[in-house]
Amino acid sequence: MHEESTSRPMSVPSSVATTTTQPTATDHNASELQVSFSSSSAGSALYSLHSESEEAGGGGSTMEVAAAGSYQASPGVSAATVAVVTGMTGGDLPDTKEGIEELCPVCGDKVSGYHYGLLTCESCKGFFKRTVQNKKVYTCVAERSCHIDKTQRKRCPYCRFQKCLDVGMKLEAVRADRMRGGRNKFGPMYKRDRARKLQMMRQRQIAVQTLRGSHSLGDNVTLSYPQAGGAGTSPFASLHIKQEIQIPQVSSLTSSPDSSPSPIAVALGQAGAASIPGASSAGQQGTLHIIGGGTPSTANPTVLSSESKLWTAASNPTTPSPHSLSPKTFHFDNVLPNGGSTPSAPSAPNANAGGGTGTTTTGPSSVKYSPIIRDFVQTVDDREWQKSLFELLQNQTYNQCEVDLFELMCKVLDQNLFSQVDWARNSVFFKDLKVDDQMKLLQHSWSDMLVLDHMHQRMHNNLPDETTLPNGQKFDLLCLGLLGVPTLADHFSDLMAKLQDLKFDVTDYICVKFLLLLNPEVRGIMNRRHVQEGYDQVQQALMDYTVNCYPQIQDKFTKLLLVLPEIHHMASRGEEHLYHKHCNGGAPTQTLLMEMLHAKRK
DNA sequence: TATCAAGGCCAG
DNA sequence: CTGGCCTTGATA
Repeated sequence: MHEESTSRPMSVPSSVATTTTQPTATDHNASELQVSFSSSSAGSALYSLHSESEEAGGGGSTMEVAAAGSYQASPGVSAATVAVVTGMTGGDLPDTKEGIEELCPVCGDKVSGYHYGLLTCESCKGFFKRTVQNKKVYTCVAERSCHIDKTQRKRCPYCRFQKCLDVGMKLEAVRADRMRGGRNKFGPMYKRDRARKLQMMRQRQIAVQTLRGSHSLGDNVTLSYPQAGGAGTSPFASLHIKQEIQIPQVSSLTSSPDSSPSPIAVALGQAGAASIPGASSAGQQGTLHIIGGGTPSTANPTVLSSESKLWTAASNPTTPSPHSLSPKTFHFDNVLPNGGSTPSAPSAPNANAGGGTGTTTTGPSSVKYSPIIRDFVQTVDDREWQKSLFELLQNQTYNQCEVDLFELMCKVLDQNLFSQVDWARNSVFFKDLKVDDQMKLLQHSWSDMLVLDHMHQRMHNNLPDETTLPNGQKFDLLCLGLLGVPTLADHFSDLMAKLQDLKFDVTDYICVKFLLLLNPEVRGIMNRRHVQEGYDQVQQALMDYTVNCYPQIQDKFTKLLLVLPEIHHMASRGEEHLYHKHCNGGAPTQTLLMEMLHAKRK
């Protein structure tokens, strides 16, 4: 394991210096949009975006544009400036330069580029690097809520670092091996972020011009001004969902809300808000913690790594049937930094995580899969799912003594939702649809799919009921499947048992997921025929599969179909619950999750 | 080959 | 310890 390189410990912090451990880093990928930085004498960073991808504009379809105030350009940037800078028609200032003024979300200083996950200034980059590399642990002499700005950032490193994490700087981007140069896995995320910013600038430009009565843009641009009703209703409403669908694709991992702050969050951060909502620092107390400290006894003191095996190790090999919902704990221990063993499910038909009755998870080997089934199964990427869950839980609790578990749950759900969207928009049938149709389908099925996914993780990957977070808190993983409604546990359990009896396998899972997604009954679908075709094909494929592979299970196909409404019922109750929580201010705002909840109620 | 994000260096 | 500037090196 990467026990930290031995190279130069650098100066040992004099004051505070306990040790924390941190994850390793990885490499890969790069961005395509070029951003060249030139710092103007005025003291503000100017980015020139040579946009090579025009898709950001989301061409043509009706857009809902936020009313002023949602995306705040930096103070000092007038609407006129924005209109100019965003570049008229896509192209055309002599150098195709489009400027975006950005401030460091941590301290408000000028940004020098993407660092550890987002645009930050040079000093916060350096500070973050030193902190993580040298495993610093700071303490706050005040209330752990010190204001961090350019002039005061040196005062409280504890709060500064906390803010770094809060705004989304990535621990994993600091390389354990200190290798220089190259690219890392965040490259695509940066690209995506740039595209998103660009898109927002354009939308803002459209808004500005339209508001001024400029008719030069033509097209069917509609402005809508959502009511401010409801706590934290995002003025972006479906815009954000739409963006998720439209923005150039990268891996699902990098699409998590935490990998890339939502446009809303970014905008708020720039507007000078103290911090990003949802990343509460309130209620946290106690002293600093050490990552990995949650598992004091188990084996070696380990370094957290995103390559960790997750729950597979925690499950008892003789685990009873997966649906037994036995209280297990999966720890953030065991680590294999550079690709040691990977988590269970390789996403293929044998994605059976061992353990229990799962042996039949994939159907008999002798059977040939129809091409469509094979393609489906290939879209299952449990490793990504596990990895991002792991990273999110780790990041959210790094250096935190106590976190709000409901809030954390929402964040995890939100992240799952992002990967859901990512998965969907790359999948057959769905990807051929217009964005508006895609949105409708997703809005209708997201919660069902979340529930289904959770069942899949439990059944095929031995996801346990709960886990111990790096800060020692117990996190109830089951609540993810229940969408936060504890009273649904029995229902959930029953459903799991039913599926278990049906020898529900990974192939069944992915087919059912498609059936949930490609629901031709959803109202307002333009291209219903295509959806129906997809649905029918999946249904046919599933039927063939169950008949061929599970002849011994009577009516497996029909019984599977009967499970769908049950899942939907559960999911609806979950939505209700989350919505109410949200309305009462109990859930993080500005999330895709909340947008979805609102979208359905419009 | 140019880019650009990551690590390194070192004056203050 | 901080932060501005420099070096590196995988990628597009």
